[in-house]
Parts: sequence; C-alpha cells; structure tokens
Amino acid sequence: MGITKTDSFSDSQNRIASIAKALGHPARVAIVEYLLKVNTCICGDIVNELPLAQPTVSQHLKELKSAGVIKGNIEGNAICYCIDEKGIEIIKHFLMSISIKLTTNKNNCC
Amino acid sequence: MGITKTDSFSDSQNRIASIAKALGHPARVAIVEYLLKVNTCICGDIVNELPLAQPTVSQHLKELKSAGVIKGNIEGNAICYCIDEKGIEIIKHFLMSISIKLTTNKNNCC
DNA sequence: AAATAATATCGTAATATTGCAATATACAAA
DNA sequence: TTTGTATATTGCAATATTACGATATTATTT
Repeated sequence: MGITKTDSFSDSQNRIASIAKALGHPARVAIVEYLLKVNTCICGDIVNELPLAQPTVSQHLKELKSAGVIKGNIEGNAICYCIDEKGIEIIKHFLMSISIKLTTNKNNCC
Repeated sequence: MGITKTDSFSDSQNRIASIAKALGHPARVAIVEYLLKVNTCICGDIVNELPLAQPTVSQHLKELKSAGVIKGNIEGNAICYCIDEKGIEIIKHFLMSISIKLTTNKNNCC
C-alpha cells in the first residue's frame, strides 16, 4: 500500500521515526554536516555545496525543517538555516539510551 | 526521478543515511525498542508484538538487518534477532558529534 | 513421512520519494 | 521601476516503500 500505519504506533515512536527518516538521505546528511562546518548562520550557499539542482535542495531543506532537524529564519534576501537542537536531542537521546541498555544488558547472545 | 544520487555523496554520508533510513519507520523503531525490552535473544515473537501482518514484519526485519541495525542467528526452528551495536554506534557517534559541536559553537544565530 | 510452527519470498496494489525544468515569489540594488 | 538574486512551488516522470495474501522454505514434532 505504501502508506505507513502511523496510528498503530506511539507518538514517541512516530517522532523518532520522522527525525530518522529526515536524516535518511545522504543529501540531507550532507546539509546537516555543512551547516555544522560553517559557524555562521548566514547559509545562503547550501545549493552550491551540493551536487543537486536548486529545487531538489529546497525540497530536502523543507523536509529537514518539517521534521525539526533544522530551522530557518528569513534574513533579508536570503534565508538563514541552522541546526535545530531539539530534533537532534530527541534522536540522540533514543540512541544513547539504546547504547546504555546494551552495555548493562551485556547482550552476548548473537 | 525517485532514485537517490548515492555516488555523489561520501561513503560516510551514505552509511549514516542508510542507518537513519532504517530507523525512519515507526514499526522499525518499535522493533528495536522491543528487542531491547526483552533481555533474552530468543525473539521468536516479534510478529505478535506488532500491529502488522507477518510478511510485513519480516520485510522490516530484513531492512533493519541489511542496514546493520540488528543481526539474526538461526536458532533451530526460530530466528534469534538482536541489536547490532556497530550500526547503532555509527549513528550515535554522528549525533553526538553534532551535539558537541553545537555546544562549542554556541549557535545563537537563529 | 506427515503435520506443525516459524520465517521468508513472491506478486501486486496503493502511496511516497527523488529529481529537475519551468515558473513563481520576495527582497535588494541600480 | 526595472534588474538581479535567492528561495519556493508546481508539475511530472522514474523509482522506492509499505502492506499483505498466497505460497515457499526450513526445522521440529508426532
């Protein structure tokens, strides 16, 4: 069917999945890495950094934004994008708690 | 086109994206959480835990496995699945380094 | 050997994603 | 006000994902 059964899962599971999904494309990973590399937030040249056409980059930015991974402010002519810590913290927390549980459980069965 | 331009991005970016993509579905998040909850690795009842049909669950398990998020061993009749620490560590490291850079950069522009 | 149980694969329909050309919008500068 | 610059939106084709019924596979039990 191609449609995800969102209602069958918890809000938390859906939230984590949507952030992970946003990071689930190399172009979007590259965007996040680039936003980190440039310290300043005047990021008007993301398009030039990627091997993709401008509409494609714009679409990827939109997906990252709607998942809460980045945020953008209008800065005159250009748009200032940067990482949204809240989104990153949610998925980071999920992965760290997995990591901690794995250590304490010493899952040595496989 | 619906085809990802994998070749245009680094191995690292592709690896991180493929793990994130595997976690980018609530059912697969639920599978990971369930595998953590049951301490034992004899996990023959993942299907009963999810609101999805058996072939669908099997497909999700396959995707998690091929991305390196879980691993499975044949245990007689059933299959023993558990978390693959390596995959988790890769994306955890990615997110932690973002988090650290955000703190040191004090990104206060947005 | 036949029946049972657990999981995988196949086939297919519905929907989503990726990518880009063309075009629109919004602001700045001349 | 026209021109240029940056970004978004639209429309569409190619491909991928999600879901599941039907069926196959594999190992255990009777």
